[in-house]
Amino acid sequence: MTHEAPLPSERRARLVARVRETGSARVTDLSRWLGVTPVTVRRDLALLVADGTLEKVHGGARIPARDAGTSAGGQGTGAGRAAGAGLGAHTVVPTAVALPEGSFADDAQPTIGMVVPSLDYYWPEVIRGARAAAHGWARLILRGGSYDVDQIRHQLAALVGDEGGAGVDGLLVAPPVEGPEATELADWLAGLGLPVVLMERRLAAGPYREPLESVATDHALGSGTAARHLADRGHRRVGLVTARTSPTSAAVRRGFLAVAEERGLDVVLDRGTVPLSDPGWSGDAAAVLDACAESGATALLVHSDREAISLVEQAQERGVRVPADLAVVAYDDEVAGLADPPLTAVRPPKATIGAGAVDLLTRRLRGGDDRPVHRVELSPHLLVRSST
Amino acid sequence: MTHEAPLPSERRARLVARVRETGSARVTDLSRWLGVTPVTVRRDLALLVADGTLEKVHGGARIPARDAGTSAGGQGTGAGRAAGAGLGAHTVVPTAVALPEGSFADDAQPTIGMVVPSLDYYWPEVIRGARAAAHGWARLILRGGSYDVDQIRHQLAALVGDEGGAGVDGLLVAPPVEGPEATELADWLAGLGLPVVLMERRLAAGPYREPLESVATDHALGSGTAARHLADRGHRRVGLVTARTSPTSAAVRRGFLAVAEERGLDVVLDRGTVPLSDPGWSGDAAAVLDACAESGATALLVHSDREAISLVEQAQERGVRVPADLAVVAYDDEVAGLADPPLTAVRPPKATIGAGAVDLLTRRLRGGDDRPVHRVELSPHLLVRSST
DNA sequence: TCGTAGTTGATCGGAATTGTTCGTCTGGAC
DNA sequence: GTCCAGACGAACAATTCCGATCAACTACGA
Repeated sequence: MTHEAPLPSERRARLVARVRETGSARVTDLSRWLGVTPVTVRRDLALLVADGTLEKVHGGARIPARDAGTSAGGQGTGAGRAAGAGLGAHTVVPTAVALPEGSFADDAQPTIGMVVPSLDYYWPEVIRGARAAAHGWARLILRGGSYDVDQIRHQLAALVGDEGGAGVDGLLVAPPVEGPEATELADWLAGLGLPVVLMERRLAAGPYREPLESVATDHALGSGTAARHLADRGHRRVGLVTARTSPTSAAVRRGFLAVAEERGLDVVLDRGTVPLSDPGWSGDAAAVLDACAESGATALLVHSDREAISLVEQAQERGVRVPADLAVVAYDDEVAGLADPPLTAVRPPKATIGAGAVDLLTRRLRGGDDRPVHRVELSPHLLVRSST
Repeated sequence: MTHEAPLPSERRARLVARVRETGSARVTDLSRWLGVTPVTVRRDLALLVADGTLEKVHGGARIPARDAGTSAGGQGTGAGRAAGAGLGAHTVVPTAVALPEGSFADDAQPTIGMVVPSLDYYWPEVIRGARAAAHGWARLILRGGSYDVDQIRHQLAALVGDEGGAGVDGLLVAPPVEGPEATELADWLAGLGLPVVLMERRLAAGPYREPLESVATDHALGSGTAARHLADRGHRRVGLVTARTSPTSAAVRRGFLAVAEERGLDVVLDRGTVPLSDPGWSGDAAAVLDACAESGATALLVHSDREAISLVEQAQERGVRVPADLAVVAYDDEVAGLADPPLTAVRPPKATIGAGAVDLLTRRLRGGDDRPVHRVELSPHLLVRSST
């Protein structure tokens, strides 16, 4: 984490982004999140309210309702209005109809179990989105941090609570998709009798291979957009570097190669690497750069922005200028914007993945079994920065 | 860190959403669900009643009876909102004239334009779903009844109101997808600057071929399920009858053929027909039955249940027993259940298509432009009746 | 080194919100 | 018609939030 205090303008931007994420946020949460006192948050809010970016309510702020009337805006929740002592007399409904008993029986908010493969990379933002969406609608219990099938299964079983466990009402899962154990796990999930929503995964289960409910990014679309971007910039010889262990790299490759063919690009390099954390990374990176020099590639799509940053560093040490000699697009946007130069990156809508999964699950919890299986596909976004 | 209580205004918005979902809700249920005491819920309700957003009854609250149905005031939006803004601030309105004050509830309802190719077939149920979902959230204006590109474009232009038209805030469309005009129409839609959601269609637009937002049935999945069903019943020689003019028949064919190959079925008949309304239908039907007899097909998937019913009738007149001699699965389920025998049918989730499209559109209208493009895929459902 | 402008934090009185307790009232069962 | 569980409303208490004022800190330039 960064200990240095960000610039006020930066802080305000983050504040707005945070509020936008959920539509509203409380002052206390914002202050804790930003690491400043509530007073400062309120001052920021006052500024943002003044220029119309936000709207203040007691306890926090919210996105202003989209309205055209400029004069009407502002005068908020009238303080005195609520004290309508004389109001009660008028609001009595003359024909007092009572509601039927037990029109719907709902207990407290449902509990949702969430299992993700990593708590360090990619998923924190998904979790944030899920938490924001669940906020006030459901309780979220998180387990995670493993790519191991057995451990995931163990975590799921604990959440489901076969024998006096947590007893969640539904599950959000990002299970492995490769191999026979993955199929078995999918069948197990489908047979639980609980609503399940997959995140960033697509799986079918059961004898009829019916798809499970899911929310996932169209990674092929994202990498294809990156390829189009490179083609538009005039690159003809391009390369592709993907993380060998990532379940999404297949889609990234597919989209990139498809568009490359469509646009007549020469893919002179197509290589899988170990992740940055692996000791073998620097060797892989060097090999990639060697291959670039040899093949005359002028642009790369690098899966995972951390690897992209490292690659750019090593390239610069070799005297390869970015983007003049080698353009780089990062796939994923965790830290790409902080590199030097800031990297053009494809940003998957991670927070929306989490929020959408919670949304799907709560609707299913409420909506019953007539509801058809929903699969939601989200488009990633290309952020053009200085590395292309 | 206590319970992360949501903002009061947020809580009230959820309360309204909750009441809207079922039309009414009880105070005790709401209080349990929101995790606050009943008195707080009552205070919230009092505020909302003062706004005219809700109506109070003994035991709970409900949506006030809507005044002035959607049909009457096509574009009363602007005028009504302006008047309301000036009025609501200090004047207590005793009777529930819906004048939301722009605090948290959705203020002026957006207007949604909806254009469907047919008002007789398939789409009425989609429209029903859309209308139900829009109820209380948005005004729905419907145009439809044509498969002609120029006329559709004309209808869209009228809704968008280039020159003083209806001026809708967003569009739900089921445009044609074949041919150069279709591409042009897609580009035009994407360039409108209005949120657009496709129904039962998938299209990409713009130089980067970015997909538009859509809600669509996975017809290939449905026909594949039908094929699995037939295979499970022991059929080995099967046939496929699709409507030649339907934009969905391609997907139906694809799914059926894929599963047929996977399961080792012989597709001994694969034929497109004219629709039932066409004078050439009876000839097509006879030809299909001839081909069945000749090829030894024991089961058929017939696209559109009306055609399936007619085909079953003609088969029975020939002495072919259904399902003993010939099993029939209808693709689509408008009237399949009313046939004799009731037909096994694949039912696309039509109402959910409409509801999902409205949902996506209203969320985009509220959510802004940061929201990534959503594409929703729905699974159809196989209803096993007596024809297989 | 000093002064100035801008920003952040601390403190406190007042206001808003929520929960609790109590007595009253409604709607439906008998 | 009578009765009762549950809903309603009012008053009070506890908590939290807001806004204003003052103090402390940093950045920048003379």
